[in-house]
Amino acid sequence: MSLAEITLSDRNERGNGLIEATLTCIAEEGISNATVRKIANYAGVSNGLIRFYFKTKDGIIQAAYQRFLERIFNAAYEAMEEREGEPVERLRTFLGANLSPPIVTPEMVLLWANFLPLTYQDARMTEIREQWYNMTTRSLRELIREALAAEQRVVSDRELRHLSMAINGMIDGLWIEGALSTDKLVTQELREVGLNTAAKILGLESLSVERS
Amino acid sequence: MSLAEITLSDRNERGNGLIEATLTCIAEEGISNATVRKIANYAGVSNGLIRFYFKTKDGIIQAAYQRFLERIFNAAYEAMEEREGEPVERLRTFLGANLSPPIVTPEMVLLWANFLPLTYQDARMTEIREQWYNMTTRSLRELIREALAAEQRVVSDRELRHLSMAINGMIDGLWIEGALSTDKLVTQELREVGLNTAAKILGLESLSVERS
DNA sequence: CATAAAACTATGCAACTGTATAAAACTATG
DNA sequence: CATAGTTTTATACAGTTGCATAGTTTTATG
Repeated sequence: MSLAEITLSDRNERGNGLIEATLTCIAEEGISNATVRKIANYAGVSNGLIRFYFKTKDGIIQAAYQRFLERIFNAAYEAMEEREGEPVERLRTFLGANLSPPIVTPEMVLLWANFLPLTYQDARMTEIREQWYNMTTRSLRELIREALAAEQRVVSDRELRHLSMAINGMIDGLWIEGALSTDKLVTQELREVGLNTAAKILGLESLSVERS
Repeated sequence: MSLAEITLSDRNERGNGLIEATLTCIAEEGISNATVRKIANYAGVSNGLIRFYFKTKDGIIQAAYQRFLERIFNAAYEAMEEREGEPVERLRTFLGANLSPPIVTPEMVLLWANFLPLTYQDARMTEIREQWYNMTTRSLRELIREALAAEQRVVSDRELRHLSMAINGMIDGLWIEGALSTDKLVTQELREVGLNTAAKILGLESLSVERS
């Protein structure tokens, strides 16, 4: 490892810490209370240091948003990729991951809600949201197409788009409902309801979960 | 009309204006930028006047949140109530209203996202959210129960809860997806996708929409 | 019209905001 | 060890924040 890499690594480590501190601060205190001084406190450094790693406050917020969306997407995508060659299993894994921790937690939904309004005020934030939204949508559509094809079903582009919209919407809705609900039944049965409903929407009996 | 009522009405009118100004300000500039001075500007009054109608800034934010949730619920509920005695039609109307303007607009979703984090920091905001969430959930569950009963189908409490969760989640998810999407196809086909999917979930062919 | 209450404005204050900058501490290298 | 570069702190600044308060205008009533 060259020296240049070491300092780069140190630099990234501190930068990472600041980004994580930003996410924690926003989740716990809300974006309105996430000031540079509070973020610095969470990271255990003086407030001036933030400017050494990020040019502006907007900069660190954007970096934190990117990290947040990346983490959600990867959690589902990596779980899915482990299943090779079994289209229905891949879809089931992808949906299941989106309906379980660490994606389904109050912290995640809070972060999502705190960031969302910024994507209407800051062009860079809009770009970041659209980038990851497109990746998720495309992945889901492809998974559905392949799962249906595995059962010898071919659907039109229009129908595929509608199915994808419905499933995507239901996943997002259950994600929010589950994370916000104080009712433990809701969070426990979330995965079951989501998979069974997806099975009904797609007409894929093989996707659904047996009752316990 | 007695004088007491006139002054009360005037007072409410100004209070209304301030609440509306708060909602507009939050939707356009985000909760972080919704200061008492900006809100006063939107309402066309001096900043000091807000304190005459609301004890604290939290107070006017809470009042605005209440108004916001009330408006969403009423838009769907009143549309539904017009259909008497036809359970499936009532359900269809309720779902359709939740998938159309004025509920499905970027402004509404933005307001929702801006308020949500506050319900984790302010106990009163939590109460307000839970109050309206319970009303919506109960209404939807009852509508589903009656629509199924009209087709001679009786479901267990557990099954009804699951169906309600799934439909509610899908509606919320499509609501967000539709309002945030810049793709016009999405917003146009939202209602159709939502109703057809609800039909699939409930197994109620009579709920679905014919293709145009 | 007089006058008291209600509605509204103007201004001030301490605390806090993002940012700039200079000084300090630390680290690697000759 | 010296010294140049990097990382970190401390402090200062102008602008903004929620809130308080005193004063002004408007409105209702005898």
